[in-house]
Amino acid sequence: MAFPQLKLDNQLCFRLYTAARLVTASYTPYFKEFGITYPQYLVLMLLWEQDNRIISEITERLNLETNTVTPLLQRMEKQGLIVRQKSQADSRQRIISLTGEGKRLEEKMKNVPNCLAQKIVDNGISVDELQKLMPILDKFICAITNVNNR
Amino acid sequence: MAFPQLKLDNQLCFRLYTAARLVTASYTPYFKEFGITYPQYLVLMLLWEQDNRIISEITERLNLETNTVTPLLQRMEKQGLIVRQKSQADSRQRIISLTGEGKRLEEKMKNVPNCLAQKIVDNGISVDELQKLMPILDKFICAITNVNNR
DNA sequence: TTTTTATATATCGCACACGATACAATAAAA
DNA sequence: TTTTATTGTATCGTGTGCGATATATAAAAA
Repeated sequence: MAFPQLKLDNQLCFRLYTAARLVTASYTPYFKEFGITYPQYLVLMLLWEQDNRIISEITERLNLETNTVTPLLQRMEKQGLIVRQKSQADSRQRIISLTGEGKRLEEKMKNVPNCLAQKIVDNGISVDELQKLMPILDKFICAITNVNNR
Repeated sequence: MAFPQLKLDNQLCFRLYTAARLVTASYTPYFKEFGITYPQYLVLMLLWEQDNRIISEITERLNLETNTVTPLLQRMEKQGLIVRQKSQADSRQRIISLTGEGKRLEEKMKNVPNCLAQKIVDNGISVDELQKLMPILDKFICAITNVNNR
């Protein structure tokens, strides 16, 4: 092997790419019942935390651009999960609000994260190791964000 | 907050999703020079490791389905990075091989991973912490794979 | 040998991601 | 107050990911 740093197995990035795809896939069967996707679930979580947000709050919290979020919200509105109203104060802004249906999903989905976490632990990784992952990933995300912004 | 497990900040999955997107984004400026994308880079790495592979080897190593990989390879062929030839032995199979152009990229890109790693470390995460991430992610991927396959 | 089953890859449709650009409304400057 | 710059969101084009299905070839069974 000429350049070991070009070997797939040596790369952290490939692990992140794979882990992210697989964990999203493991959520999918739970979402299917409610007809939503993983990014839509992220938006719902934000709105359950606090309703009636403007789009820029959502893009910032999710680290996504408007060219991803706007169509995502349009689909969610069409599905009856949210409404997108122009702001009175500043008509450039859109206020995103949960519908009754969107609100009801919170109660229905409350067990999904713990249920999935339990399954993962049952398949050979300890809670301790999962806990360790979180702060390192936070630091990693922070460092990468700095790299990307200069 | 009714259900803390539904809070974005408490979720490992969201961190993985974000970390994967951001690290791919940090690769992009390097790729732009060569006109490739991150998944295309993954395929190239596999072929630099060993050339003339059948598609199923690629889908297995990348944990992707043929409905992702086939169009990816078709685009790469159109760009002149690889060729897709039918196998003599079993004409269902396609042999994927690097072109001269595809081969030359290895030498040109050999410094990219280390260069990026250095930048990340310079922005506030230690090599030690990066090292710790790899084996835990391996275990995580293994566990999630088991979850998804039953 | 004909039929059935399995394997390897391809196609289709839809939902993201994201670079690039457009547009409308507000804020700031002249 | 008119002009200019900024902000918030939307649109467009391309490349993934992935569920579902199709197709062609090979292997196994009848």
